[in-house]
Amino acid sequence: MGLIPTMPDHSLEKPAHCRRKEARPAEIIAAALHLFDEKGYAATRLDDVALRAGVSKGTIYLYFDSKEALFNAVVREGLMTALSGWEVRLANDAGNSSNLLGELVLDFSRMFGSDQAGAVLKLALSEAGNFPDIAHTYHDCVIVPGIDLLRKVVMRGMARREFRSVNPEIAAHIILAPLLMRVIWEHSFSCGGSVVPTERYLAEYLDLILEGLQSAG
Amino acid sequence: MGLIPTMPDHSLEKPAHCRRKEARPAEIIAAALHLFDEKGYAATRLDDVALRAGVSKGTIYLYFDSKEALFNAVVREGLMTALSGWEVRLANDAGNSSNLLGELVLDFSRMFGSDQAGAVLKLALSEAGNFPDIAHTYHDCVIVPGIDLLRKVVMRGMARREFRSVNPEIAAHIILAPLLMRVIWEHSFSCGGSVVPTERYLAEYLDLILEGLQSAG
DNA sequence: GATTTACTAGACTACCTAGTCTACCATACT
DNA sequence: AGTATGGTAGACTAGGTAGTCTAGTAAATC
Repeated sequence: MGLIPTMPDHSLEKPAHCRRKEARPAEIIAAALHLFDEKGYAATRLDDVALRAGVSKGTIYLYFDSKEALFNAVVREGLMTALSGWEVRLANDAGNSSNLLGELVLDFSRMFGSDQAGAVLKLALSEAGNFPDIAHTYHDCVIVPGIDLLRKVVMRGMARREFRSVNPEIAAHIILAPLLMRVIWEHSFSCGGSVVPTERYLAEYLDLILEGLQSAG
Repeated sequence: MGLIPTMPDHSLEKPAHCRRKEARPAEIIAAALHLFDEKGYAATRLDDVALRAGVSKGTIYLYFDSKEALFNAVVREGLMTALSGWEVRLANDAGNSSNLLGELVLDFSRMFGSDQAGAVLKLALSEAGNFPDIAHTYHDCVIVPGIDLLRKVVMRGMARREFRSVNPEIAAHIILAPLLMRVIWEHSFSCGGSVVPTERYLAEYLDLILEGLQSAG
């Protein structure tokens, strides 16, 4: 057990024994995410996760130490830093701030529109009481950078006199809220069908926000 | 058992045997709400609810048939219809729509600021997957009327040329979102202390929204 | 093609919690 | 004060799930 395999030999780059299914952990995480999102952490049975992932419960423990470890993996997987490109863009882009804000909002929407990021948001909020560390991490890695980006765009707009004078921090919160709320919505009351389509919602939303921000003129 | 007590006699208004502690059910519900909110339905132990309510587990079953029945009671208790007065007010009030919207928003904020309504909102959202009926009820009894009220104020403002032309339904959603989001926030990431105080938040928020809605001029 | 070995499945255990049951207690009426 | 009666507590049971263990399986090398 754990001994050196007989003659590793010419194994320069290829390990002698490579795992057959590299995809397994990701599949398990995806299944877990779906169920955690739907039923919550405590109400999700590992057997069901296994079933949905097409493996058996024992296999889960091959890759994850415990249910909690799996949960951690699920959330950390979903902590996308996909918006990192925006920092440089903000520094270089010469276009007008309304468009910039519009595109940023669209990017947020796309990001949270993906099943994963949306589900993780709902999870982080729902389970914050039971997993304060995770809530903290999520807050620091997703919410804070998101707010930051929005605030910077607002400040840029103010500096260029494209936006009137508002409190950028609060404005950022208020701009973000409808986006997050919509995501939470879809992960809670999703069954109801009479939802306004995303595109129209975003357009109206941007219109409302921008008219509020733009300098009169 | 269940027989008529010996000689009800002069019991005209006072029942012969009144329960000593009318307050118990409410105390249990309050304790349950707190824990459900904090830990979620599945992770909340009835023993803990009993402990917090200052009773023992057996007593809970005196008043509620099951954990789920208790959960139902908790949510239904929190389905406040406190905003019913607004319908008449909307019909009669002659004041300007911006102020009206401001007061309505303030009322929402006060309502959700009470521990109970805020916790129930979070509960309804978090547990929607496990209790679709409750989610539905909450949606129909709280969200829909709330959106309706907002939409009516927006439409009133548009009719009176105080607001520019927007989609009232979507506007209502967008107006409501930051309010709800803030509530959810406080019930999830509440530990962090650097939150903007409610009053300033509301003021900035109203300013932003109203500037977006008001006709130029 | 045989052998080794990483990997998988599903039965098994230990623990935890919803819900029950019975002996006990405090109040209200006489 | 005594008694009847509804209310209370905490041990108990049953059921279900996280986590373990062992026998089996399919890939990789020789």
